[in-house]
Amino acid sequence: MKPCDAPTMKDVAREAGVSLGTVSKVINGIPVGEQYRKRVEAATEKLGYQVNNYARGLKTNKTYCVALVMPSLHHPFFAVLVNELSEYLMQQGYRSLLMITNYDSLVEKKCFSLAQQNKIDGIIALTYSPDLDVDESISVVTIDRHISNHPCVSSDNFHGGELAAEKLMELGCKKLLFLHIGNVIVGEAEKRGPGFENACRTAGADYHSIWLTDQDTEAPFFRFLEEHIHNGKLEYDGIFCNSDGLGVRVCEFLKARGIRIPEDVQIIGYDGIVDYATGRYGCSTIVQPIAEMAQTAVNLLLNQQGTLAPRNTSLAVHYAPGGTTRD
Amino acid sequence: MKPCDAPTMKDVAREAGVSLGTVSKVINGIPVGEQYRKRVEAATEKLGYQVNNYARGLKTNKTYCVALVMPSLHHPFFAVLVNELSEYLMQQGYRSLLMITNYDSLVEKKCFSLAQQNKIDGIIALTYSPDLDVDESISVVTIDRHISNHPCVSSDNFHGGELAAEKLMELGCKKLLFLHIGNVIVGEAEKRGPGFENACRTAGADYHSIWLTDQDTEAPFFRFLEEHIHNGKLEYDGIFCNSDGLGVRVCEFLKARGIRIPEDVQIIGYDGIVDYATGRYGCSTIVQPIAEMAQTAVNLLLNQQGTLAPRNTSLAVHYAPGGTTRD
DNA sequence: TGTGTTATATATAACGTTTCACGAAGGAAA
DNA sequence: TTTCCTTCGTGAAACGTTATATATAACACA
Repeated sequence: MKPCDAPTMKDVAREAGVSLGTVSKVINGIPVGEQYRKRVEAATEKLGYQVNNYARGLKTNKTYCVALVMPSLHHPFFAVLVNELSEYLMQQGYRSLLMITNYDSLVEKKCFSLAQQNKIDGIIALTYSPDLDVDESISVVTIDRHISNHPCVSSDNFHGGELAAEKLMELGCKKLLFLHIGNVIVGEAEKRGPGFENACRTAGADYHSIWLTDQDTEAPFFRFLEEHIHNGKLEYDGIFCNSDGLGVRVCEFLKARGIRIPEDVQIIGYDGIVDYATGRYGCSTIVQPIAEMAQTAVNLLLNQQGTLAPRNTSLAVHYAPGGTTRD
Repeated sequence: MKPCDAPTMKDVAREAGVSLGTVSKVINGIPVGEQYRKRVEAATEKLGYQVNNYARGLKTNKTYCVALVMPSLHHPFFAVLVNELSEYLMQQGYRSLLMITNYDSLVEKKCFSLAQQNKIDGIIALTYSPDLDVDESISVVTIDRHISNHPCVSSDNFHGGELAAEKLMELGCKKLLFLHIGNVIVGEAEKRGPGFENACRTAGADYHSIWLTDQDTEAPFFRFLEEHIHNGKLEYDGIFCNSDGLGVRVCEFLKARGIRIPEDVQIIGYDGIVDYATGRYGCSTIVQPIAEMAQTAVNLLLNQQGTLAPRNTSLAVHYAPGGTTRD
């Protein structure tokens, strides 16, 4: 690290032969006499002056900085989410402080405390701690999970589940299976299952659900599938997985056992993850509007005054075929 | 956004009945009389005091903040890189300011200026502007590309190319093909080709190279391949692609034309991108040590005093089979 | 007991901004 | 002219820290 002493407003003021207050006004776009403004602008240009955001933040208590607390960027959903959040924040004149928690409760808590210490203007978080509790003096918007009474943004998981069931039935599936592996904490994403089951019941369809938490491995899924293959045919002909990753793995598992996808079994996942290499979905899927979720979260955070924000905002999802269904 | 007035050092001092300086010492771990320290700690705890990093940064001119300037997080290489950078920085007590440039020169320049305005302690950047020029008063470490005289971290691209060629030959390939599509700017990654060609020449092997820039589409590659398929057989039996993504696409293209991978043609990519769903490589590949690159970049940045840092640091790569070669 | 020497807490001056009260300058109305 | 407004630049105080100089207490030694 090198020392880095930039010119200050005082230098600009001296150079331009005006007072500090005048320079401040010019910098902040407050109207000021023509000849003064010109002199200040010239001096600013000449010295290469740049505002010191630390001094400004100290004085105004406004830092134009938002902390993004995320579990990991190894998963494309999080990576794209952070990408969209950061880009949109920048467009709105905000900076983003990235904090990776690695799914660790302790780190999550540390991040929240660190964020406050940095006097950020707000936090957008996707967390895994069951007991995270952040008082309302600080602005927080969460994604997919609830923390205290802070507003939460998610896709319409319940309807996403319904959509998957309806689509499978529409495509001719008679015996449906729902596979869920996820957070021990019940968040918005855990409504996919109820949505799916609801649609099945409404239609009077034959279905079965298996729920696992991320404490478990996925082995029970595959054991179940194995047990329900008779004479090279799976007993179920439509499967809804609560993530695209799981969808792809289930697909691979069945193919390896000679079951044809989508001829024998149709599979729908959830998320809408696009493969970086092929540009395609890994499986047919319910697509979450990631960019829209990011923008909604940012807007909610930035316009949050008092306690007007709704505790929950869920955005429309849509179905997209990805080769594992017969459409 | 809500107002957020936290307790200040003055409050702690009053509560503890000591002076400001004493509180400062306790906060910064400077030895202080036992009973004083206890009183201050009690007061800190009671009021829930947290240091204001903006005030501290203003005074010390040290912000413990590093800007990460990256093109996008849609590509897993960048996403994982940012993940590792951010985690390691946090471990070292630094925060990371994420800036997404979307491969746009203008945005890249804006990010550099913004970063300085935020008085960050340094910048880690992966950029695409040909004319980016950052004076040396600010600490910068780049990845894969050179900016002015700032140190650059990359994987050993030249040797990676050699490795790919050697591996293909070792696996019995007689007629090799190298496909490159990349940056118009010549960065470290552009040494993969020369490495590959060098190994081919050394071994006296038959090879052909095609170079495209990212101004082009990949169409010429596929046209070339098409033209060299005769009677369902490709004229080449070993292909090195300068990225895993390209490797996967070439693989798909050939398979669609009835050519068997790896029986008829063997393919090696570059990067070592692990698919999030399967946990496997998309193709056989030269693996870049992303975590190590991240840590090296951070260490270089944080220990940068004067101009000791080497202009280039390249880290060892290794080959990993991924199903598109006969090993 | 007085002096010199540490040790350690306090008071104060920065750091680079913004903001606000003040006053000077320039018109307009009488 | 004089008076009163209005406009607009100036100077100083403040934001929450750290760092430096100063003051105070404590102790040892002659």
